[in-house]
Amino acid sequence: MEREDLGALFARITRRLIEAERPLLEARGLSMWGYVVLSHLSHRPASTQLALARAIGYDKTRLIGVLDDLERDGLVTRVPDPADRRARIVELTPAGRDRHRDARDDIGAMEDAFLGALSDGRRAALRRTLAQLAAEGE
Amino acid sequence: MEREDLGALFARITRRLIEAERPLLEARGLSMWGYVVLSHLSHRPASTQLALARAIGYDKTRLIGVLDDLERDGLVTRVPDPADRRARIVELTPAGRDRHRDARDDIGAMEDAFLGALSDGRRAALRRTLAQLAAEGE
DNA sequence: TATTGTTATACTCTATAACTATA
DNA sequence: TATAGTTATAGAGTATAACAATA
Repeated sequence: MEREDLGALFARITRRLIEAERPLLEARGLSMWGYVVLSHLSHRPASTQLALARAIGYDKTRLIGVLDDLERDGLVTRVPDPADRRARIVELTPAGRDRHRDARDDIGAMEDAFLGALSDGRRAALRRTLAQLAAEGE
Repeated sequence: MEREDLGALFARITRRLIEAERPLLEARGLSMWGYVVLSHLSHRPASTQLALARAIGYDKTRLIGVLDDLERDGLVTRVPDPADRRARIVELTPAGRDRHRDARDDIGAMEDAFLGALSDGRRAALRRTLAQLAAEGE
């Protein structure tokens, strides 16, 4: 039996998901990485830029432009850490929290449609397995 | 309950798989897309360049460099189609078939390790679900 | 001397258009 | 007029090094 590469399967599905997300985020005025930043801050309220970059697996120099955009749009604030004046603490504003919730809801609805053909049991099994595989790498 | 984005989960796992594949392919002298081309030709023996590009979801202009490399290394041949002299038919050479088999075996072993913690039942369920999700988009 | 945030530069990938030879 | 393969060019994304401020 011909077993298809796991990597090819994952890559194809990831590409489809990203393509489906892009217009939803664009309609909310968010870039992909901007959304990732808001998501991370939504359940871990404040973080230095370096810690944030490491947590989301992104480069610290590229994160700067993303934060510039988010700050300009009033979705996050950067305030100097009193304990270490080199560091700047990134925090969600109320507007940032709202924007993230709206985008997340849009994406959640898209994901439900994406998984359309799967039973509830298979959806749950998939999420469990994915969470386990994603967690192992840390 | 906080449900993590499906897209983020898939993207993280895909990145890990690709990072694990890269050194294996490099050791076999193959690029990622070179391997994808060999894989496709291994179960669909011959194809025009345009059909190949569409089948693997890649751009026809970028495919050219990939085929140049594979041809230079003696892994594929490009012969003009007698029925349509604009088109060139891409075919695996015996060396190409061997190279693909070796790389595929390396990758298969890596994937088994990657899925290490999962039971046989959960592996099978995952593959079934992934195949279904990947197929829907076509 | 090392670290945080930043800027600058070079490099790689990707997208697009244009060209040739056939149809 | 359209299509298969190719080439060239411009743009986006990425990696790296260097800098100022602070530890």
